[in-house]
Amino acid sequence: MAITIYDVAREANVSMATVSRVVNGNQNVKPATRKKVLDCIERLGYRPNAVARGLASKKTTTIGVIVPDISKSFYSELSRGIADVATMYEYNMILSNSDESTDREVELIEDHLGKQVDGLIFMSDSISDEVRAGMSTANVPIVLAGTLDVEKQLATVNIDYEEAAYVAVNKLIRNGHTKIVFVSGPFTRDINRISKKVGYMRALQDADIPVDEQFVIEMEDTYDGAYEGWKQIRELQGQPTAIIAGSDAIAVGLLNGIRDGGLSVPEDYELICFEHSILARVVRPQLTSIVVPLYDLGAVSMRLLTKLMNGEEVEEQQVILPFRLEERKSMK
Amino acid sequence: MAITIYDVAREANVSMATVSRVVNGNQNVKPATRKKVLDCIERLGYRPNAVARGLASKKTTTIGVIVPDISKSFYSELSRGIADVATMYEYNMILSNSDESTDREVELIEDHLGKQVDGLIFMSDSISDEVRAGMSTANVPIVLAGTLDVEKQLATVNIDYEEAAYVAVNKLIRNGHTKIVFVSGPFTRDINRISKKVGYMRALQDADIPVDEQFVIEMEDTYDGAYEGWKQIRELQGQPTAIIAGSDAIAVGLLNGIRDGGLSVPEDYELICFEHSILARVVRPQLTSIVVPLYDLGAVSMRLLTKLMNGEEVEEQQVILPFRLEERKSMK
DNA sequence: GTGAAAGCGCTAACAC
DNA sequence: GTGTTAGCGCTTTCAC
Repeated sequence: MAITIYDVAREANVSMATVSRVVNGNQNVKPATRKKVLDCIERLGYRPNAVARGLASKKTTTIGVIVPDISKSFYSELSRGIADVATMYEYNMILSNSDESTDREVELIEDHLGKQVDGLIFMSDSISDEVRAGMSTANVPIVLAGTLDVEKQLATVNIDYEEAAYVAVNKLIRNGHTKIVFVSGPFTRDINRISKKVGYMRALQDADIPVDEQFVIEMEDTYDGAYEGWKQIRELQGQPTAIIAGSDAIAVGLLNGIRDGGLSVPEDYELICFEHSILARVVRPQLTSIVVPLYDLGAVSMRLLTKLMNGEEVEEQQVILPFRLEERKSMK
Repeated sequence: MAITIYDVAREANVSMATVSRVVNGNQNVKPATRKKVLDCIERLGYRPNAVARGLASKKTTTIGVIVPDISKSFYSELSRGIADVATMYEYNMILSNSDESTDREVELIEDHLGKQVDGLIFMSDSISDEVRAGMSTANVPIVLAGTLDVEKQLATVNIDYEEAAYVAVNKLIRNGHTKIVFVSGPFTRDINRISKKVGYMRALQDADIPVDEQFVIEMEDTYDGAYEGWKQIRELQGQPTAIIAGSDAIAVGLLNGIRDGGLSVPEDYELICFEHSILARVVRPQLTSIVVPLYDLGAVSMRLLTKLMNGEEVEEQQVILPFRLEERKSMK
């Protein structure tokens, strides 16, 4: 049996209320008493039971984080940002993987709420109605990190992906390209379908370049998928000369496909992509990319969540972070 | 105020004990009663409070995971393995980053134990005395994942890194090399100092190749560190012709250093490394490597932890998983 | 400045 | 098969 607050109280000849005050830093304790209690705590090796505390106080100082797959660098970077801010505010984090399954997502939300998390950070490709319904039963705040809410009702933290795509495509256009292929991850991901693709099209339209639907190619967002997927681009009519890739995994897959096929970047194709993880830097040529501030996305999401949990007034629930363009060698 | 078991009991005209039985799948409930209770649960939107349950049952179905840095692929892969098995056994996981700081590690252990985790999985470069002391106060099982215990007292799951290094170096030797450089991550990491380095030396000794201490180079375990660190190797006396790298981040850093310096792999240097993450596959030439089964390391650690938590008899607390050698193009 | 006592929402005997 | 009741280890009034 572990040491309880009661054991400490008996040992120190005070009531458990006083021990509780000492443990919680309440000032209404005579210094001498405080010292006596602290000594007993030390001597007995008392460790407050956070579960009991959680039940009594209705706060667990724990937040939930639901992520598609923590082994993907996109989410592990983001999670690190969340974790650091969580630590700063003395929250622990329960982390779960959903694999993008709606059923699993709903289950996990229910599960985390049952564990009485004080708040929830959720990431996914898209918010299904079921998930939305699950969230609506929550009595704690929820923030979407790096995840769009098409209804714009939930708190979110993102960059302006549409603008980023616009900027990237525009850069290709200014380099003289008119035949620009957009290689996207799955359109089941809102960010791909709603933001990046739209930014791509808008950039073309603003430059009076006709949009060729076959130049929009959807594929799995993985290195291997893109390496294989390269064949689709090679066989495209219309001789494209530039590519914007939805992620650096895709970009690197294409790059290796291009080179293993005897062509080269940026001579035969100029290439620009999103993300700029380590992948974009280890390949030659290094990839010119839109840098998505993943860590910050996480950190700001958690910061927003703390405000919401504290009931603070938040002027804007839809936070947009800046992105930047990192120029390397995959464009001339 | 949330719906409690008591509300459901009143609504269904049964006692809270019966509701508890239904919720917990206890068979001693008449089907009709069960249905009635289930209906009320559904209707009221009752969600069991896991905190209250944890306090009453002294089990939280939550484990703690303490990791140096979740944003490093090594740990995020491993954590995914842990998470999947945890899900299988219906545990949640509280995940925290220690950044290898002993103080932080001790704090986190204390913190997790305070949250009443049912078990703990710990990862670090090395187990300090303070951490060992913190662990000794735990009344729940602890497993070290991908982390050595030099005292061999704690439960651990690893591969035989020494043997792996031996195999790798041996492969270089059989290709005719005698001047083999070992580029290691920090020797503050037990696995580097105690296992890999020893395997390297043993392979040389078994082949009657004299060990040249300057051929053992310690550097930061990062791409950028190794890219810079390449200079040290270039300036080495004795003309080494082969390199074994402690990780693929190091290997890729060296590879790019070598190539940006006008030399090439495997012509000027043959190269072999540990890990084989995506990095090893996107570079050209692809890297021949020892594959460390990170996911499995995590999964098996969690499986072991479940056994320990159940009080099951475990024949061997020091689990060794197999590794394999993946032959690609950085060796002839 | 300190103590007594009533919960927090559940589980787990034990009784019937 | 179901109900009663005593905790689990704290926080939090409310007295004193």
